[in-house]
Amino acid sequence: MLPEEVFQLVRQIPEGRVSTYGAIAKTLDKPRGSRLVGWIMNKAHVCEQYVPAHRVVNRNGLLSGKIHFETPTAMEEKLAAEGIIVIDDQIQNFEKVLWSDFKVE
DNA sequence: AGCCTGACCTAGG
DNA sequence: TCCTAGGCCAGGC
Repeated sequence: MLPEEVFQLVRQIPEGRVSTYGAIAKTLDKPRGSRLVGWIMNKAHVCEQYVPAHRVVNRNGLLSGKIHFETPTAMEEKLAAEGIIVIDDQIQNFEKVLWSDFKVE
């Protein structure tokens, strides 16, 4: 469960799709370690490479991490720019935009 | 050197 | 069905 592993998986999420902390944790063989994924995401902005942190939400499709962005609306706006509709911090058609076909290293 | 705390999730009562 | 507790593990105090 290293930050690089998490970031690499997050980078696999295509534009216009989202994934969950739990799916990432599961991919890293830590099905119960989703909390750590969120914790690691805290320093995603320190990473040299681009990490599309806005494409990671909780398992309900709720933008639980929006408060950690530069502005309160940054996450929602980035998602909207990729065609994902967000209403009241909730992703619409969540099942359709959900993506978890992670490639295991 | 402990204790506390997370961008969470699941199971059990 | 709602609510509680426990697991994950590194970093801050």
